[in-house]
Amino acid sequence: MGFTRVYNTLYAHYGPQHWWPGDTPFEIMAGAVLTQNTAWTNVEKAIANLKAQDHLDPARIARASHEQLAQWLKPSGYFNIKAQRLQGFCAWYMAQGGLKTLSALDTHALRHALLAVHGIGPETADDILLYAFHRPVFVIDAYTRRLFSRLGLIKGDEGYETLRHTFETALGNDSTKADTRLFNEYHALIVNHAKDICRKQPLCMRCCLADVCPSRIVT
DNA sequence: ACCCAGGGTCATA
DNA sequence: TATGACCATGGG
Repeated sequence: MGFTRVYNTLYAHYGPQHWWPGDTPFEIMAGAVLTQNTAWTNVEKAIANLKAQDHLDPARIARASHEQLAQWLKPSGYFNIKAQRLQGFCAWYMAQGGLKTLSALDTHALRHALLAVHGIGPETADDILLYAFHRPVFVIDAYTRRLFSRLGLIKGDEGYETLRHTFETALGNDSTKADTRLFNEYHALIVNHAKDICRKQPLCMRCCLADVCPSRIVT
């Protein structure tokens, strides 16, 4: 199976990634919202601001003023939108009863609940499910579409749920803990790989996936 | 001076 | 269903 071979190749080349960058489940959730269409280096600055203000906390974010929060989030871009989304998420998070209550939900129910929050789409929800709640869901992002369509393993314009199902059934057996570990590493490896390679040159012979790619186009 | 980055929502046809 | 506009900063 091609999907497994790509994983083995990436893992052999980069090793374990120990993702998500973030110390607590809530930091991971906040990071997932802030990194929407945004470079992670910018998100780090915003999270550093929240930490410096002792505000990396759902209750405190929920009751901060929009202007204040937007100012702290400024480096992450879209700061007005993200202040709104993060605050809305925190309000929901508190209303639900926090981490403990949410952890009691099964994966399907939790995913459905996350998607109902304004500003949480499929990828952000799956980031949170996989990296904050350790649930076996495969995250589909722009890197995944680009890489695997160029490897010839997918078309690239499939719907999100279609692709998620494709990866999960190709890689997972029965939604076990082992799947969570695999999906966790795999998504991290894809992102790492995307950063590592040259974006401007579509033909990259030095890439670690050069042998896997039939057309040798691996960016 | 461009181009892009670990998306999502909303308006239109 | 399927495009397009919009959000906005920082690094290459």
